[in-house]
Amino acid sequence: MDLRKLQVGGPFAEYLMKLATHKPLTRDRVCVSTISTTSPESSDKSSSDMETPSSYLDVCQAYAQSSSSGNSGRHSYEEDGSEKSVLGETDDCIQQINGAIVLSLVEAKLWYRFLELGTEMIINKTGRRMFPYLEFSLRGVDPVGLYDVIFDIIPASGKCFKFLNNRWMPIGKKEDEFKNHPFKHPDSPQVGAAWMMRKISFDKVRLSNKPGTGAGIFTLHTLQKYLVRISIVKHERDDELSVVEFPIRATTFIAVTAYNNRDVTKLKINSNPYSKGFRFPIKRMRNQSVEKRNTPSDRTFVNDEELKKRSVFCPIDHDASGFSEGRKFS
DNA sequence: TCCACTATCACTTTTGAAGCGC
DNA sequence: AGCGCTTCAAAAGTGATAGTGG
Repeated sequence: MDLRKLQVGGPFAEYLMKLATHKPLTRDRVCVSTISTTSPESSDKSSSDMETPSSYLDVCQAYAQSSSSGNSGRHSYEEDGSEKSVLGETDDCIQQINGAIVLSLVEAKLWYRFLELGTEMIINKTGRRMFPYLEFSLRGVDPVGLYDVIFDIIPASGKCFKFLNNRWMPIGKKEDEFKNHPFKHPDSPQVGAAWMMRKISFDKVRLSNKPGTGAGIFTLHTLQKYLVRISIVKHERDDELSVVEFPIRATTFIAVTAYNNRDVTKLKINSNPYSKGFRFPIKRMRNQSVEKRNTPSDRTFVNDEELKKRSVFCPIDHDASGFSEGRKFS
């Protein structure tokens, strides 16, 4: 996104203009870690790993290998429709450690599990929250420097997509993007030490398909591919801004108004606490069918086996539910 | 006829006010 | 009066589904 083109009023406009003339840091100082930091224990381990680059890289590689070997269906599509490996060439498991600003994505495993299936995010008129939402920890910034953390959603492809034969296929050129304002974390600005002391969460961000919505609501086109970009903005002494951008490929998703891939639906139900009501559909559907039977127009008996067939439910996948461990919700 | 989209439903979790005891 | 804890209702969030409209 060209920040110079944003038409925003007020002080934030000036800020964005200043952002557009930032001093970019070199690429080799950027590092996105997708090591999952779901629990205090793993978080501690992750940070210690960062101080020893070789073991940190080992963890990245081990995870990449274990994930790809465990599921042969791991793939995504290039714009020409050809398949490519996601983890094999991911830029999220990066090389530079010493002196780097490191962004560690929380729930990276869950994000990759969705990515493997083809992440879908529901968008609607009023704005739907993202799940998984973006949460990360930050290391390697100047402890006394003043920083802003900015959330943005950018196009991940020049194509629009269609769900065919249980796969997302590129079918045509994407539409022009809506003008979305980058969303500054409410705690900005803060010194680097404060940012590094805690997890940084954007759980309140919403996705909409109607333009003209409020702050923190991003208007997207359905059936187009996007990804999240985090910008770390440093306020320099001479009133300039320097920016490090983290496009996070693990967050790549397709915006939809209703889910297309039933595997994605099942994974959302099993990992999102708000969807717990859908984990035991027999009870739920029995209640519904009882209500229906009480109406004179429908007295058809529905047994449990029939309910199972009708439902997208499968018994809770222990592997998938395991990702929820350590979440603040669980 | 197809399919993207919307409104509504039942369900769970979160939130915050009220009440209570110390 | 102030604090901490519990309770409970309202609000918010979820996917499913039937209906609508282009």
